[in-house]
Amino acid sequence: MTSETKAPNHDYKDTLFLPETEFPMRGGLPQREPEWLARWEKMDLYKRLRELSKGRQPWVLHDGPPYANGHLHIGHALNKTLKDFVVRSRQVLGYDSRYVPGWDCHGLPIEWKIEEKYREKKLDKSAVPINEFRQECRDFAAGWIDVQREEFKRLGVIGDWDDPYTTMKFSAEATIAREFLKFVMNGLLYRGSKPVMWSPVEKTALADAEVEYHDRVSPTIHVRFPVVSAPTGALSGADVVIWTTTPWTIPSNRGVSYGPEINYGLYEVTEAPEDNWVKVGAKLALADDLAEDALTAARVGEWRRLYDLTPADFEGAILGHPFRGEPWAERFWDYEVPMLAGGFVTSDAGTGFVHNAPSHGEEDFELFAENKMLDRITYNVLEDSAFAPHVPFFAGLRILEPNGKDGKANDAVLEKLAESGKLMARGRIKHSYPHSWRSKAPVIYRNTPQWFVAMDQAIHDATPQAGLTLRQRALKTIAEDVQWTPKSAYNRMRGMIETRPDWVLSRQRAWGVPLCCFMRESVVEGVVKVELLRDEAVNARILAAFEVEGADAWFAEGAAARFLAGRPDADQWTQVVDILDVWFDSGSTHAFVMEDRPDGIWPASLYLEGTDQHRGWFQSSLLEASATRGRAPYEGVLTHGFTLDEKGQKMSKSVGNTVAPQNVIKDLGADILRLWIAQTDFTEDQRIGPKILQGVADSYRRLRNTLRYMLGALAGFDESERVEPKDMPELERWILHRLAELDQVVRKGYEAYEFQKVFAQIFNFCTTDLSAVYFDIRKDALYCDPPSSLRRRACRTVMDILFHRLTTWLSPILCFTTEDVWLSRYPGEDQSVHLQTIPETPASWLDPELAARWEKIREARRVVTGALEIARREKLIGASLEAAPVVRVSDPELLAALRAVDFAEICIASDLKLEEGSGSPEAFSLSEVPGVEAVFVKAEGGKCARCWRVTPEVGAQPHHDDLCRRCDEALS
RNA sequence: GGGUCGGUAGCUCAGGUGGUUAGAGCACACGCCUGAUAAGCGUGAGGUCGGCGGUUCGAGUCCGCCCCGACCCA
Repeated sequence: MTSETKAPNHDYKDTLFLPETEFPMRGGLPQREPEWLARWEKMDLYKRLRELSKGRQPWVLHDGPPYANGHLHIGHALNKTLKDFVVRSRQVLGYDSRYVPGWDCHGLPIEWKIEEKYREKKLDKSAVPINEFRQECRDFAAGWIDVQREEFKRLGVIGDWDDPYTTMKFSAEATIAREFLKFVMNGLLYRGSKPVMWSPVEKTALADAEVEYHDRVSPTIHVRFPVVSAPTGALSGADVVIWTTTPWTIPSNRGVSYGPEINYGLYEVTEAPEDNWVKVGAKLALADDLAEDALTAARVGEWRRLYDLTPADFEGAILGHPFRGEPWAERFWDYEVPMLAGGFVTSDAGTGFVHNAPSHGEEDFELFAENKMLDRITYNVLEDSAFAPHVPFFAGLRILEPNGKDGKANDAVLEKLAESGKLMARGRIKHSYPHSWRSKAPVIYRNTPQWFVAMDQAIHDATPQAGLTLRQRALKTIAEDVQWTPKSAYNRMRGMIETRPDWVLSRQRAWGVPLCCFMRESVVEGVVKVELLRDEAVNARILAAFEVEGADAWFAEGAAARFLAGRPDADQWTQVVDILDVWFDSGSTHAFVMEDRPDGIWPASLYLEGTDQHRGWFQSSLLEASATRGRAPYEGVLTHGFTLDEKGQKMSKSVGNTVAPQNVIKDLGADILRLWIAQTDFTEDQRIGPKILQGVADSYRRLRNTLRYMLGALAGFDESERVEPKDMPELERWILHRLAELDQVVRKGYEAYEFQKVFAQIFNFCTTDLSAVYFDIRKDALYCDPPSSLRRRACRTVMDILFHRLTTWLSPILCFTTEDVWLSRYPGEDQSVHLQTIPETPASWLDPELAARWEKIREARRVVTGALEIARREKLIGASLEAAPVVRVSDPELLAALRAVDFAEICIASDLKLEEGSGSPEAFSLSEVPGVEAVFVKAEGGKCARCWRVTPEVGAQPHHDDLCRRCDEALS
């Protein structure tokens, strides 16, 4: 092809080594990702990795189980993808990084779905044998596990999807039961009671998630509690006034609380209507901020404030119940009503005093628990909200009727309060009030007997933390044994552990693992004592049965007799039929996944969940393991924030600002979703929306094109071309230096879960160093140099090195695209980028001295670029190859550095003159680059038809009169 | 209402222990190239650092209050 033509304007395009690649500019991710998934499935990538990694240091992220109902939302996608980043990055770093996904299967939401089905068919749940019902729940969960498994896999998440863990597997149920029995044996489990949200209409307890708030009009009453005895005497002859919106709780009153920070005074009524409920001369204790409101509401005309009341006046004071001594009251309310300091009391509304019914309010209950007065709990209200038969006068009256309307209880209480002269005022208030989201009827707080785990009782066992209470153990281990990311996660957890109450384990439900123990009640000196059966033989029989039959065994006919077999006192023991809190299930996953499975390690390397799990899984796992094993079941905890919409508001279906991961995958591809996660600071709340995703897709394309160019430049690369770094031009050695630098950033970043930093650094390197500088400069050599050229061979060697670094660095994040890139170069059924680890990077590539010099060279280049830009503006040139500028440099060191390299090539100019000096008024300079100036000069000579450089060489070559010398030789 | 965390260019983010004109990438505008081409290169514009007050010679960086948002709790 060299001889035939010397004609001008000959097209030499065919003689160039242009980039050659099948790798498309656009990813077509939504269509192509499923193909790669099928490929990984076919080659059984996860198992291959396990075999490949045998003997490496194990590193195990323990999966927090999502709940097996409904399709995935963006929160699931964020969580599982972050886990995948962690798992994959540990793998490319050289660990044996295993991942067993799991599901949480028991619990109320599933149970409800099944109940709903029954209601539609007009079936009664209680008419169905419990194990039939449980089977339906089991089937329901299994169905959703299959759906979610496919959705998780579609995100690109790698793991042992063929053998995940579930909390409903028989072996898991057996282990959960085994863990529970440890609490029976170590004495932490006890029976108490606690107020819960209760719907009288449905006769069931409700979880927070099952409650919705609506406005409701409630009666309000001001009630006087006469002082019986007081330590300081300041309250003698006075009444303490309370205010409440639930008159029906007055018969269950057991205390009155005051706020230690609130200012109180004693007020005397000096003028009031003749027929008023409060008479002249009454002395009333009230918060100063609220006294006027309360007295006005009580139609008091005039009053005077006698003196201050302080906490010292209240502490230890005893009041009388408003019904105390009433003739109809049968002495039922003749007990002492203590005054208690309550941190929750405010002076915002009411009187500054709160009446406490520990059976009917959480705060009241906690207050009584703190004061060790839980033996004063009342059981005055029945399931249907009627007063129990033992309550004088009110027995049988209901708070709510079965149709959800108000019952007679409130009015009856008002009437009796008025009769006893203790009612001071009444009114109405419209306020937000909890309702059942099913029946829409109001709910009440009602205490029911429950099983608890004691937080503050010493545990005497064989663990390293023997003798400490559960609370002490948990606080110790989170401080000493666990690495928290971000750091604030520790503070949050500590605060919660310090203040949390005892753990309520029991639920009156059907779908779950039972509290598989036996109890008996006895009355000792009038007090009911509850005793738990502690019999290892019985426990062993229970666990053996669960292992084979699942927890259904507990509910099978004759279960009690079966498990108690051989005990002569078998008939004295009652089988507990409550269901364990599902948090206990998930709190035990470390036992049946990390401990029982051969692919687990204990403690797990990492737990990774949203910040809401401080209250949830992080905590339940911590408490369970601390109580049974004396430490947290994890070495590290990583938390992420929540996903909000583009404006930073929370997503909700009703607002219509949700982003479904399925749609992102369908429209843009899973790698775009993954990239969004990699670009955001996941430790805080993140934002997502169409605009943000578009931005992510844009940066993806930029990166993809850089990778594509690299592939094109590597077409036909042969090992024989390879050049040793010491033989490379400085430009190549500078790239190697940058790679070695980045390698450290990537490795440290992945170790520290800093995906955002890792990706940002790689991305900036690709756009700023590669695309804008290195590739742009080396185009000429790649396209035009002969294959034998050292410059070209060095470039291709660096491209190969880049290929292996960039693909493995990015593979944990862009798991699909990096596979695309890898296979484009290394096709073959057994090939996968995910079988690779990050190649070792020789420390000798680091050359800080050279890097510093190139920092200066690039600054000088910016001055030249600036000068050319002005020439371009003035239409003197278009392409930079039309220029041959003069560059003056005052610093001799820099001048030497520029002379040591091909500075014209670096500036993509056809020629360039370097001179010492500066200060020419006509020259172009930049204030931030002192001592360097450039003068634009148009390149002399003709334009080489092949490489487009402008040089006098053109026209003077032996073979082609339209080529420069280099090109002439290349074609000869 | 309480606890925790956060609010830096249109977007995603950098800005150790307070110190010169607050940075990057993307997006945007304009120009160039047309042998990475639904690409590539260059230049440019764009910010009351949530608001107010304070400490200081000097605050995005420290303190207080407020506003907005999120999670957990009530």
